[in-house]
Amino acid sequence: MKKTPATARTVRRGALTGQAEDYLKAIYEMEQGGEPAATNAVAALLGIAPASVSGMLQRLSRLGLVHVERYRGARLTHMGRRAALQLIRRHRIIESYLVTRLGFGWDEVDEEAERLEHGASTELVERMAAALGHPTEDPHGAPIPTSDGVVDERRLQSIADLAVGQTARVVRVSDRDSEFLRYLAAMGIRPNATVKVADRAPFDGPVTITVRGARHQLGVAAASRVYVEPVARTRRAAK
Amino acid sequence: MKKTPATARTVRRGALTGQAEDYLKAIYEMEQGGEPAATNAVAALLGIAPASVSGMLQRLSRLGLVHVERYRGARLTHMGRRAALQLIRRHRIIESYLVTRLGFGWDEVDEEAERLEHGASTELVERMAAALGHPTEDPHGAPIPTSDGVVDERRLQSIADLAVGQTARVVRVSDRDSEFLRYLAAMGIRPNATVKVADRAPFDGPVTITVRGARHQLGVAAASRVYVEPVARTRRAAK
DNA sequence: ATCGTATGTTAGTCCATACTAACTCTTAAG
DNA sequence: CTTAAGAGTTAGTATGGACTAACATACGAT
Ligand SMILES: [Mn+2]
Ligand SMILES: [Mn+2]
Ligand SMILES: [Mn+2]
Ligand SMILES: [Mn+2]
Repeated sequence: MKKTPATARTVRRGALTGQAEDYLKAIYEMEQGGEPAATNAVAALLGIAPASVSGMLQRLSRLGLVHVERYRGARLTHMGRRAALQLIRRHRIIESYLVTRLGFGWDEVDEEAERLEHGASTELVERMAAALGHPTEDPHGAPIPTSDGVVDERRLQSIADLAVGQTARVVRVSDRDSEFLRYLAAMGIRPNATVKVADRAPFDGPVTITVRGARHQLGVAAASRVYVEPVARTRRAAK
Repeated sequence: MKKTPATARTVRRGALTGQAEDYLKAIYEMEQGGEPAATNAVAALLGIAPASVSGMLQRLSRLGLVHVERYRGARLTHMGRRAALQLIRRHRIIESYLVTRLGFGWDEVDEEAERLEHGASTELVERMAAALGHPTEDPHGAPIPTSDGVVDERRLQSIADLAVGQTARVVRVSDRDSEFLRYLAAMGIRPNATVKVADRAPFDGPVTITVRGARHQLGVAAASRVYVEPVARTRRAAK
């Protein structure tokens, strides 16, 4: 007897404004921690007033893209998640294309992709992906969702989570702040680089790391934005 | 004593919405005939109601981008023309890039460029242009304005203007209707193709042309959308 | 010179999206 | 338990941009 109501499975591409799309993406990102996306957090991420977020959440809810629990936060619906993942796919493929084919620096592409992601057709994005050999990660190490919305969502540790003496492979870095990316690049921190924690000051103090033989001090804010995968210190020689 | 009022010379990029930019482009195009852009013509071109155009013209006028003569039409100001030409440059470079580097057909790119032109940064467009060797014409034969707004604005004849027996080189074709472009492609009509008028029915009837040895009948609507440069029929053998 | 039609504008409405100010919940400290 | 701070919402306003309906103008045909 329990009949599924006749709800649409997908939002028609183009039915959403660029603004609405960016909200969905922000909510998707905030939700990764398990908790629903908090109004103020979304507002801070998008640089708008909390009241504006309340308004948009109502609109997105009316469209069936989010579930809003009053005073609690928002979660994407199935449909909302699909739309968010499609947008994220567009964003990351565009970033990859700009870096690989047009010589942009990894610190310049987020901003550009942030605008192009709304105007680029699926056709264009798929052609870019094909031209690059269907990459699975963007220039910052972020996984690219497949066209049917599958993405590796495993939680990663950051350098701030490592113990002294641990060695780790950099998997991914936060890409929002281009100055931060230039700072990382100057130290050789990029996806696949190997970092070793040499020291940690107490009370959440700076972390001393070794990258390519050089030592660097990273503040907690920076360290927690570099995501890594600890490397088991094997004693056997390679192979 | 006549001091030039302190008017801005350029619109700050990003100060204009995509909508406003499209209006400027439409006005630029309509103005090419010498007459100011008529409200209804702009409305028809953009597919919106005339009343909406009246409204936008007032906004653009307030921004110093057009001169509006009530009940007469609109002309771009210096600043408006600059903005329009920059947009057109972006549009045409994007079209060229999509065709040359991503394998799009010439019938698919106008629509895509129509959206991307608003989000693409100058940096991106210049990188695309550089990657293509700074093309001077888009895939439809339209001239690409330089980054400082210089463009070849000479008026062209169309096939509908040719006399029987005349031979001409196709310079440019109208690119708005993708079905029309496929129709042309099927006949081999593209920039640089040679066409010869074999016959013309009276009273604005269809034109019979020869392209690559094959005869085709073109209605006036089609013939007047293919722009050509008559070729002087030289009798001497080539070189 | 008049007038009707095509062209254009104004008035009024709507929606998306932002803002500020003022109010209401929730929750952690005491 | 109470309560105040912080988080979130509502109300009211603004702007861009679109629409329809109603009104105004220009101009070619008579
Ligand atoms: Mn965006
Ligand atoms: Mn990225
Ligand atoms: Mn456009
Ligand atoms: Mn074109």
